[in-house]
Amino acid sequence: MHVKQPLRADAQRNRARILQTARAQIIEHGPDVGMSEIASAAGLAVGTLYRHFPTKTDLVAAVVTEQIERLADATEAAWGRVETGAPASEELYVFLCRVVEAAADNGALKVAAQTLGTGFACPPAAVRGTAALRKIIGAGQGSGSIREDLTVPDLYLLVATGPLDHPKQTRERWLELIRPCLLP
Amino acid sequence: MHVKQPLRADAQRNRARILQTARAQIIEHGPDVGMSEIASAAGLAVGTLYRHFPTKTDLVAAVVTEQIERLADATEAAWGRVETGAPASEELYVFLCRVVEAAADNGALKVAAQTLGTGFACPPAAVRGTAALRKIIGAGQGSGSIREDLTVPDLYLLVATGPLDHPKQTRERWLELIRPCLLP
Amino acid sequence: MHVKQPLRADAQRNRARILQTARAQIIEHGPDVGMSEIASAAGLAVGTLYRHFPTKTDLVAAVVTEQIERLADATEAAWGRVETGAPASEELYVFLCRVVEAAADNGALKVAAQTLGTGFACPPAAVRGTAALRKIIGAGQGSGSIREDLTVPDLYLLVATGPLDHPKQTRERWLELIRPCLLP
Amino acid sequence: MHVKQPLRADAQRNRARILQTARAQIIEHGPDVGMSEIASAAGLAVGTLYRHFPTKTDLVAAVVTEQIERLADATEAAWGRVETGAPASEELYVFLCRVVEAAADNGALKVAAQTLGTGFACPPAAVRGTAALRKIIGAGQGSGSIREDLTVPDLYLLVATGPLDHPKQTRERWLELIRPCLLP
DNA sequence: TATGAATGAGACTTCATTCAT
DNA sequence: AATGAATGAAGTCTCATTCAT
Repeated sequence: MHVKQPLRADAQRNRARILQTARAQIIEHGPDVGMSEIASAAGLAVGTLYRHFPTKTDLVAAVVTEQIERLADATEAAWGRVETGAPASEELYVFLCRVVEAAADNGALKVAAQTLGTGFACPPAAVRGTAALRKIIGAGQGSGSIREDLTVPDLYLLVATGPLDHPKQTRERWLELIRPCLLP
Repeated sequence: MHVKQPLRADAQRNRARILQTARAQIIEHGPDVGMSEIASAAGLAVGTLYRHFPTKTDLVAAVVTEQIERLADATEAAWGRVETGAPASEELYVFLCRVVEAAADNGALKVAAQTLGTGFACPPAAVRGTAALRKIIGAGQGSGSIREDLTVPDLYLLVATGPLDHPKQTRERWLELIRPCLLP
Repeated sequence: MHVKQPLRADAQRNRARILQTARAQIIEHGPDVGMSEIASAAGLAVGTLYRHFPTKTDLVAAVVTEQIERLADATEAAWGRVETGAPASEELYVFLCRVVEAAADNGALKVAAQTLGTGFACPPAAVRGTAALRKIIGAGQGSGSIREDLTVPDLYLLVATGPLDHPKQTRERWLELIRPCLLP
Repeated sequence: MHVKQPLRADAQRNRARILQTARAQIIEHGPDVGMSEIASAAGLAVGTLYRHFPTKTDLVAAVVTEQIERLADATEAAWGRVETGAPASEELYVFLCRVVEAAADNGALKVAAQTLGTGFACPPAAVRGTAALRKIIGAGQGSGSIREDLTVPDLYLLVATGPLDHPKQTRERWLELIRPCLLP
């Protein structure tokens, strides 16, 4: 049997570099960017990518996970504001807006957002965000400012179905349209 | 000038067969099926596909257009019911539900639905549907049962952003969530 | 056994129309123009082309033959002028210039010119031209103004190797360069 | 910036094999051979060809360039002989003869010769040859044995318009015909 | 362990020619 | 005799993945 060994130092460095470069490339060109593109942008060879990530899918998944972490950060910050008195309903809506806007210009976040709606990536990257979101929703429901039956997966679903590929004007109209979904 | 000549009988048969096969293939495998796939499924050679549709894009567009026609039919039927006393708000929602459900199992309709959201494919396939939809919305607004600022493009946007690739349970929840968007 | 029957009237008309259209198309787009292009430009179907010309090659050959006839006309005219006192050497050179210039803008004539050099199309289209050319050359040699060993095939060879696809300036330089080939 | 790294040993072998095979195939079948033809003749997959040459055009260009280098070698050799006393006029003519003869049996050299006439492929493969040629012509003009206004592009034009596709007898006659073009 | 060259199936499209109508 | 729809081989190029070095 094998205990999971800590990666060798240079291997760790490489993994980090791959992830960082892949993120940048996917943000810019979307998840259809070629593996060689990513490799050479990272100053590595494709073989090295494949050593760390057996499949392109795995690499993309890792990048997406990162983005979900970032979302978690944003959510926790929002919850922090709610705890300090900000209105939950407002924070929730603003969160939705920000994610949609950000994802529109960010191919990696776009995939992340869409993945969230799947319920797939929950453990463990989304756990923190989910918890924070649950608290915000709970607070809003407690104060009667958020729809009674709204759940965290509901919100993820809304994020995932946002018109991320449509022009700004369309995105804004969608956010306007969707607003009542959150309210009681 | 060129009067559109009626196609030869066998060519008509083949064109129909191509369209029908392409529809089936696109429904099942999405619009990325290969032309050869479609050709051999239709018992024809690729060249024949290209005789009828100069480009893969054109073939897909034809299939998508068919689907938009079907949508238009459904919409006009709904308007017919509203005219005979059915509640507009209800018909509108049911329409949304049906489209989402149908598109979920139908790669061709899926593309059609998403195309509608673009505003691109309007003429002439979507005109009928748009007109009917406008009447339904107008009726509902007249009777105060539909959100005052709702427009046809709004509805198309909702359709286009429906969770078409998600499991049935998710789709149903989304429809439930979205309901208040239509109401006053 | 079969005596070669005269073509039916409409078949003759069709053959003429095909030839005329093919000529126009080949002049404009070169001999790589598609059969369907020619067919539809002639208001006929490809099948009809193939009835008259078993092969694309045959059709092109027919067009080329026509052009060779035109060349023959030009040559006989030149000989006419020589007979009436024009200097043979000059007429010969001018003939060369004209053919090169004309062929540069005329895909059909271009092929014709190149074919001439082959010795292939001699009978019967080129016979007239060849005779006239022989007389011009003979006259020039008689008066000592044309290279003693120059023959008709030589001239065809020069025509065939003209820089027909090069820019005007290049063609003119080539004509200048080649001039001494004709002189004693 | 990118320093041109030495290719890996096996890649170098393959690149050489591709070039060699492509040359052979182009010599035999002309530049219209399929990439797959070349690939399988080289015992490789098409992808490998495309790794070394991003485009078919690039591969053909590489082969053609090789041929131009060979021409340059021949020209420099000729100039060497002129420097050691050989008559420039003779060397120039022999050069022309050799190129025409060689190109007639060599589809790759044929394209090379025709490319030269375009003035397109000058740098850097043709530079050497051009310089040597200029010296030969200059020498001949100095001694009064070569036409006063003859230039290097003129010679390339003659090479490019040689009857490369005609039978040997024709080519020889053409060379005979053309001889006076070089003389004063 | 890293490299990056090689793989090879598969995508779209064209066009001379055939043959059922 | 004419039509024009159908054929299908051939062509160029891409890219996730494998494996010899």
